Amino acid sequence: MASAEYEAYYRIIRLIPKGRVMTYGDVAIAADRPRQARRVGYALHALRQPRVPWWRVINAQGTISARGRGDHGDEQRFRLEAEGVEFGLGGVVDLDVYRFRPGRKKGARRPPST
DNA sequence: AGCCTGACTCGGA
DNA sequence: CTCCGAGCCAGGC
Repeated sequence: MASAEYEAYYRIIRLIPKGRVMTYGDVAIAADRPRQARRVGYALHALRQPRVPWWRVINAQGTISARGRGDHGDEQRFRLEAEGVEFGLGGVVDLDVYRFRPGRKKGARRPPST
């Protein structure tokens, strides 16, 4: 397996509830590895465990990061929309609404229903 | 050992 | 809004 470091990131990602998202930087911080956002992306790049909801991890801009090689971005967006996450123009997610913060009862406001 | 790369982020121009 | 530079650090060659 990649390493205990990657496991730490996966562990955090598995805590993200359905219909919520976390940024790479947030995952890094939650995994006690501040400023390791890039490692998080790399860990997901090498991800082989299907139990990790990788699609709930997006970048700090609220958009889906492209992989450079045949982007599965469409699948990621589809999965998130299926969980109730709304995308604005340009495929931007409102982080103030959907961002999940471990250890916090409610890190987000109520999702829009209109 | 060194050099380059990357599902990132932030601040400044 | 866009573009640019720097910080970060494990992995591959």
